[in-house]
Amino acid sequence: MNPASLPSGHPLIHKLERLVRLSPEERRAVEGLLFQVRSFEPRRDVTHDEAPTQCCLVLTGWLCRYKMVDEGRRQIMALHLPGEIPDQQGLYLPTMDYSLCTLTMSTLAFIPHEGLRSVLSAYPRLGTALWRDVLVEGAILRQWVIGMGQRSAPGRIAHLFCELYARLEALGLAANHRYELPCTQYDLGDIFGLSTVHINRLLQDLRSAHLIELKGRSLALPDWDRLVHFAEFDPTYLFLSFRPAG
Amino acid sequence: MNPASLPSGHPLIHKLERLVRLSPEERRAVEGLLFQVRSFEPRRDVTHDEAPTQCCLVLTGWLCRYKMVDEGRRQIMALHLPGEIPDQQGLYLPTMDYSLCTLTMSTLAFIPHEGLRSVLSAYPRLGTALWRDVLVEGAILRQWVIGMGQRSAPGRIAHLFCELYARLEALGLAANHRYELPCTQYDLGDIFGLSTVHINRLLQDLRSAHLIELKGRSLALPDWDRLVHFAEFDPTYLFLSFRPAG
DNA sequence: CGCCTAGTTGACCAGGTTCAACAACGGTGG
DNA sequence: CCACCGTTGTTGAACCTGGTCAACTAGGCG
Repeated sequence: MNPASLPSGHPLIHKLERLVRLSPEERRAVEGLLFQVRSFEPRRDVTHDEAPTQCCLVLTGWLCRYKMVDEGRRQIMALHLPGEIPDQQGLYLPTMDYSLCTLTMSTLAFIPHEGLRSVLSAYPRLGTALWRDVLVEGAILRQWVIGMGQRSAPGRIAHLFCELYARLEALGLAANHRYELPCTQYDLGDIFGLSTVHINRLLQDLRSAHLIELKGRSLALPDWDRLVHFAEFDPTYLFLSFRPAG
Repeated sequence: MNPASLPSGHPLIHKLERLVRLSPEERRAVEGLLFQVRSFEPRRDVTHDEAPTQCCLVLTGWLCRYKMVDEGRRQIMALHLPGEIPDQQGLYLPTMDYSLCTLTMSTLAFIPHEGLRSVLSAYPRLGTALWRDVLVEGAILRQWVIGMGQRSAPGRIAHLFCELYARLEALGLAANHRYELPCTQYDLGDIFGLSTVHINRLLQDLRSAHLIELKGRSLALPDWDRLVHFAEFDPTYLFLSFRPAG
């Protein structure tokens, strides 16, 4: 998708409107924020200075947050979909302790910290909205930990597939229990801390149990209820239906 | 420790003062917040309603945040030390997706959401300070994920022991590379997703490598540098030395 | 003393890794 | 159009980490 086809207005408005009802004054303040839209090829690092000076808002595409350890080992800690701000941490902490990488072609809006910080402190309700985002991200991360600690490997994969479907559906980016999964088996290995060989065999098991259909990048979940049950997936932690009053 | 021996004034003041410089006005607002101090025996659940109406601030003792899965399996997702607010999520999300349990005798201050929310929206700087806490907690959780995904089991344990020492030392609760670790081997198993049998053998390995001395509840780290190197521990993610200007 | 909890040990088994080879696919250049 | 190449996915076999079960030990406490 190219930037020209994106909705007009400040991209942050669209995000915030899903979280709170904006007053005209708040809206004007956000509209006044600088931003710059840039496109990225798949599998490109979204480079950061040591001390970042802007936030990035995902407009289209998937990003992953990862950290390299030792030589060559990579742990992916989050998958970021449109509407998320993967580096929000930089607004209030001095350094980033991880890297960002695109999985697909992506368009990102970069918003300088300075302006954003002053709007957020002038309109605390907006800060609250973004705060909620960070809390949900934490909840997703905790599920990740629960999966790594307690779930069987196939259960973990199934759980992630459920989670991603729920998040995409809430964004209007997936329907009918199918979506494009831009991860390679290597990526999945780096998400779960498993080898690609094992991922491959696990996917085959899930396929032959008719819990998933995965061909190339296209994933279908033909028996959603059974998959949800198998994964013990309970979407409460995603707080998708939450719309605050006011 | 009994509540009478705690420092006087509103307990939240002490926490915030470590994070930001409070104006007299801000200080007065926080002093005006209601709170109630309660003591808990070790290994007691700090019960929550489905929809919590207050936050809990740890004054003394250790808490853990956990979630039960299946029958009997427990995953611990965080250890909380004095000064932390384990259920801050409840301030801005409608339900808690985990439970809290004391590890030691603890004293907790409960602060009603309503008052806290209004103080935070009137003084956004205070909200920013607490926000930063949530971000650090997220960074700790990400390290947890990195450990589970990429580190060897002994490396994971060593990393946790380093992290806890760094956090305790920053609070003035540990020195000389030793501290009281209130976790049983069962607890450690539930932290790392390993069986107690395996934890036991790993601790023995660490002991015989002279990386740790652990007897009863008392843990010493006799060769800190070697342990740090072994664990690949880099405390940056804890943001311990960060003191904002103003 | 007896009981309970926490820690320790051994034997066996399952899940996951590693290494190595190969297959399928898409893109590129001749 | 085909040959070539790199990336991704697939398979087999040997090996190792960590789980399970079961028994036993060491302390703490009434």
